[in-house]
Amino acid sequence: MQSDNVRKILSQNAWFASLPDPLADKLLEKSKVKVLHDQQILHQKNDSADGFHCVLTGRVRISNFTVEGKELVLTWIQPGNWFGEISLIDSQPRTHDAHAEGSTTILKVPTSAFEQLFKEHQDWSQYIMRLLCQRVRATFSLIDETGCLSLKGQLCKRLSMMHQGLEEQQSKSLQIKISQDALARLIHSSRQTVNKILQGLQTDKVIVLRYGKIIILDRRALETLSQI
Amino acid sequence: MQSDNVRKILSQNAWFASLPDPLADKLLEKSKVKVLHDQQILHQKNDSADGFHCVLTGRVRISNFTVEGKELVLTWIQPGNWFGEISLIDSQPRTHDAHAEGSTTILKVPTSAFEQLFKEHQDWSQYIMRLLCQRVRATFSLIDETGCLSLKGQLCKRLSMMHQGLEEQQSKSLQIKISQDALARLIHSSRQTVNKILQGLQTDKVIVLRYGKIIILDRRALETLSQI
DNA sequence: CTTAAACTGTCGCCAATGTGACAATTGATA
DNA sequence: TATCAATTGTCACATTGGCGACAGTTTAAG
Repeated sequence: MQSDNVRKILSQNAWFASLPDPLADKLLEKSKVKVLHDQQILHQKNDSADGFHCVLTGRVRISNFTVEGKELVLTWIQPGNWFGEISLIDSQPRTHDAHAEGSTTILKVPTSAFEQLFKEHQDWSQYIMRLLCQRVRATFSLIDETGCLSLKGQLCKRLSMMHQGLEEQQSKSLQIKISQDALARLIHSSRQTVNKILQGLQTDKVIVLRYGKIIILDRRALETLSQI
Repeated sequence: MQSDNVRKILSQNAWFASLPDPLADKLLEKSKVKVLHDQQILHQKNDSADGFHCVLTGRVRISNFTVEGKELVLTWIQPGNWFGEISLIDSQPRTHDAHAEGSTTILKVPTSAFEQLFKEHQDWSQYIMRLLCQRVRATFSLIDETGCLSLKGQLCKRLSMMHQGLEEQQSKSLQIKISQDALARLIHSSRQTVNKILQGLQTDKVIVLRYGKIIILDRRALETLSQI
């Protein structure tokens, strides 16, 4: 992948864009582009940390498995977003599995380079703290959602968020590529229940259902429904 | 409260204990002890940050309300534990309500003193990053629990954790002071369901139920049941 | 074009759980 | 001691949502 192209993707992310140029340059200096095939495992829960990552193309699924072997998806990481800093900072194992979805490219900053930044750039820790705060807040709001919202509310919230993610990437199409089965794993529900809710949303002309994807018609309605 | 006494409580917390002495001294230098009466509000969701806090005696309930006015408890903060750093770092509003439970004393480090530490002690940010990582991991495991465990499993996990918390404080009694109603708000369930589960645990001689409190008989059993 | 795999739409059954109701018990306090 | 609020124990009822089943549809690969 072209270096210019990489920069373009990275700069669409608010956190990366906030980094001073010298810091951004240093972060990328030792980084490498890595290509992952569909369903390739980047790391698994309890692995030791091996780097700080950013999705460039495709997406990465962050998930865990229950004792019964059911996969629960925490989130999907879209291009431009960084992840994996926790294990690097506290030297503890990974908290989740990370799988590539579709043909995916990531940027990998090795552990040594990541640690070097703390020594060479005094303000690096400030930016890492910001990233950690984002992580905590995102996780808190996830807990709020699962506790406060109905399944319909959770589903609308997630669709709305994914739609927003697409807009930020300036993708022309407003369709979300995801199966109903995957959506069910995201909100800890069943495919059948998700289907019933989606049917209702389609009837209300909020979305249109297609094979393996969902087209958003009315984002505002989704946001309103995200409070139920 | 005696300064010696405060130090004793603080040093039982692993994070605080890891701070180098000069840093710990500086942190406490501008701090003030504050007494809160039962149910007093320390701060509410969306308030702007006013300090970094540590519970000394009593406990602080961290919670949010649903649109219907139902309270969902994220956690109770026990003596020795610090909280409230997120808003100080990212200058965003509070994520939750914080209420005192019973007569409670807290230590309050003012915002200015907290920010001063970053300037005067280069390694302060390192310890704050550790604290943030703890927060993220604790929140992730909360999500795992609610997603992977049955209500009985969640309840056993929580009881086990609270029991552990009491042991760390070297409290002699192994009874947890909490109403079944409060437990229900903790695991997003109803009082009646919680009662039924607790009755079952009592029959199995894992716990004993008393008015407003629960006595743990078999911690091991609780931990085993925490995986269901 | 053929075929297989993945995905969707839909039904019925059933277990889990929320809710209202009400009596009994306990603890704090005047 | 008397009183009252908080807490617990228990029931019946309604609702939600998980799950198996199966047919139909779409896509991709040969």
